[in-house]
Amino acid sequence: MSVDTALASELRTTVMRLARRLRNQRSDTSLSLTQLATLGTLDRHGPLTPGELAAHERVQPPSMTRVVSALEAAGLVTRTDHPTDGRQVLIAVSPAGKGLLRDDRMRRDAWLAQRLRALDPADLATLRQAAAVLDKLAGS
Amino acid sequence: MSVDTALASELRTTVMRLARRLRNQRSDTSLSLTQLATLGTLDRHGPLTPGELAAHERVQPPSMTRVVSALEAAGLVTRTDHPTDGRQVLIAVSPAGKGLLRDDRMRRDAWLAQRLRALDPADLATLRQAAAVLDKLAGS
DNA sequence: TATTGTTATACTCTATAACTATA
DNA sequence: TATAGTTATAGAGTATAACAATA
Repeated sequence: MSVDTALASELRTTVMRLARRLRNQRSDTSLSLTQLATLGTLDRHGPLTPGELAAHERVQPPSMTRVVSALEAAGLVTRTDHPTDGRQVLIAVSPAGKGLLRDDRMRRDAWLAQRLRALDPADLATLRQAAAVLDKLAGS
Repeated sequence: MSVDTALASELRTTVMRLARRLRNQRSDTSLSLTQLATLGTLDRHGPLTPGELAAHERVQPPSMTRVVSALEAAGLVTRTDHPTDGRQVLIAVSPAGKGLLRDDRMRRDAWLAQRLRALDPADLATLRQAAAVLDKLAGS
């Protein structure tokens, strides 16, 4: 087994375990993971059509119809007609949606920040360097 | 925002993204995530009863009954009577189940190892140090 | 009577197929 | 005729409630 493979194995186990812990810190359990992810995508990309959202979340259009309906009923997104194409609609995050996302992120970051405080300065420095490398690893 | 909170936010995003990529490298799509996780738990802990498995996977007993039935039908686990308590049964990973888990891990590690090869030596050194720190972060 | 596991049934989420409205 | 979105319907997966067997 090459050195890279050993490192890959260790990283994989650790990253998956950490991700599971982070996921369980979800603040609002009334939203499904897909609904939460859709809300986050809208927040990052700005208004999108249901079709674009479905492609982004790797979900079929009818499923996205239901996700958007649920988010709209909860007042977390708004729906407006497309300016030039009457077939399309644009979905955008409402102020309430932004608030929910902010609460959710704060809660998860707080959990992680608390655990970071238990580390010594050398470990923290290592993590600061590693964050950029991990980003390369995950990207594209 | 304290320095720790900024780092927490960056790490959270990166770790979740990497985890999503790793999860999608799942080799056998015929098994659900719960089924795969249950198989992994049995492999790590040794034989367990359905009740213990349900508690471990945070699933209700009837759901675990179905998971175990599916795994048994696929030949991935075996079911034996408990030696002293006639109510209980013990579920264990079969050789075929161990093979599937090995294939699955190899595939995911291979994907990650391939991406690791694209990094320069300094980045690799950083990751090697960070792996241990991330482990502390995820642990317990 | 308490506990372990299973069966019966219902709900949520997502999928495919068919339909409506607009380009 | 093609495209965007929705409605109709079906299939996983998991939950609660009721049941059977054993301690």
